[in-house]
Amino acid sequence: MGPGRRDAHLRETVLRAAVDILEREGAGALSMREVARRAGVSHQAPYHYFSDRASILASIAEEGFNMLADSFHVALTEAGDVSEACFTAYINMAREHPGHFRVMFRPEMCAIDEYEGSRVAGERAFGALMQLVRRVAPGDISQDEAFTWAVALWSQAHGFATLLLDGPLLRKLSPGQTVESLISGVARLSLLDTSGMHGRH
Amino acid sequence: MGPGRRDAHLRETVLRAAVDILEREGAGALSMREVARRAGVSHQAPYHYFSDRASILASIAEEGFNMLADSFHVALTEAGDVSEACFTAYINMAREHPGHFRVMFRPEMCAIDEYEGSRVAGERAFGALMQLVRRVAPGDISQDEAFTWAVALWSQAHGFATLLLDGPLLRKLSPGQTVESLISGVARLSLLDTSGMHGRH
DNA sequence: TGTACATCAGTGAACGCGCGTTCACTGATGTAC
DNA sequence: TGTACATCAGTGAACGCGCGTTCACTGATGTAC
Repeated sequence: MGPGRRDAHLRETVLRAAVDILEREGAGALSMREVARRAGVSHQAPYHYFSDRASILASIAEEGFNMLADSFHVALTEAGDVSEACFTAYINMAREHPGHFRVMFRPEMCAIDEYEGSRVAGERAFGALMQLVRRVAPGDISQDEAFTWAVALWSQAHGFATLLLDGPLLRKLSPGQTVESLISGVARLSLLDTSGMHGRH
Repeated sequence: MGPGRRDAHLRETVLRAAVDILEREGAGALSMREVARRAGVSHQAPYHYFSDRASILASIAEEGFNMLADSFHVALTEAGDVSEACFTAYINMAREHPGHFRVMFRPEMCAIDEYEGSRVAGERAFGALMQLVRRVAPGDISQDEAFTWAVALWSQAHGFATLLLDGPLLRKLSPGQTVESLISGVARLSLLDTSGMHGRH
């Protein structure tokens, strides 16, 4: 590969290399030079597409939020319990794309809000969650109540996904238990009891 | 301060400096040299107490798990809803000691299990959670069911605490809503419906 | 159609910085005799 | 009680490394005339 204008998908190659680093070694190992090394280019090449490390991470977060929003929209159209489908979608997203998932929720890695793309994608995913709440909850709740409701659902899925990825759960599994059985068990327990919702206010 | 044997609480000073860095700048800014600088000693001094960065973080995680276990034990003796008390204890711990909290659940920061002290403290905190489950749940559930139950409770509190610390929630609060009102709202929604527990299996 | 110039997508050498780590040293305290 | 030695808790200079960043350069492509 010589210099000059080429296929110009180096941007994509850099992003794949960065995700690979995030999944294998973690964010600490992700530097502009390391990313360039894995992409097979000079250490200066990535600067043509990304001003710094944070903007690479922001692009990955954007991808992640869009994947999550897409999964939510699919879950919303499915038959059966939509809130369980969304819970499962969230957990699957975290397990299948751990590199993306971590970047999405770690402000010290990259300030998502400072990048138009990742901020908008994040709002898109949260919008899908609010749609779910409006679907599941009684129609006459206030905006603040719907928000609280959404946060509760989000917390459940997010906490479980985080604990699953970061490891403390897996080490505590008894020999007979599989990850899948734990996931479905928690999914069943975690669903809010919508019938009792008003009684709790 | 000259050389020689002194009060020998440099270990403590180093830990306080490290927590201070974690809370202000985050883990990325925590190096052995930075910690020494803040503690007001030579860059070699901390090595007398900590072999490396990871062992400082493990000590902080140990402190954190012990604080959490202590809070749980207090919550368990309180009158009223013990599971709500534990949820609140978890959130308070995270808000009051964000530096400790983050270290406790980030394997890429420090492998907790490789340090006797932090591993034991972590098990102590989880033990308190299992005690809570045994108190709240019907007496005839299996060990695996109790574990699933504990993970569900843990996920709720952990997810909310994480989202609260890492920021995405606060930016979405409507002007009229306070953090405290959101916390109590979610706490109420997140409590599992113990009466329906068996019906869900 | 040819020429001249701008731009784009890189390369590769060089720099200063903070880091972890090694090493020789210092001076106060504890201990054996 | 005095002396000799070990240990403990540091200091401070020196090193090599990977990093971000600056800079001069290269060669293919696009565009004006």
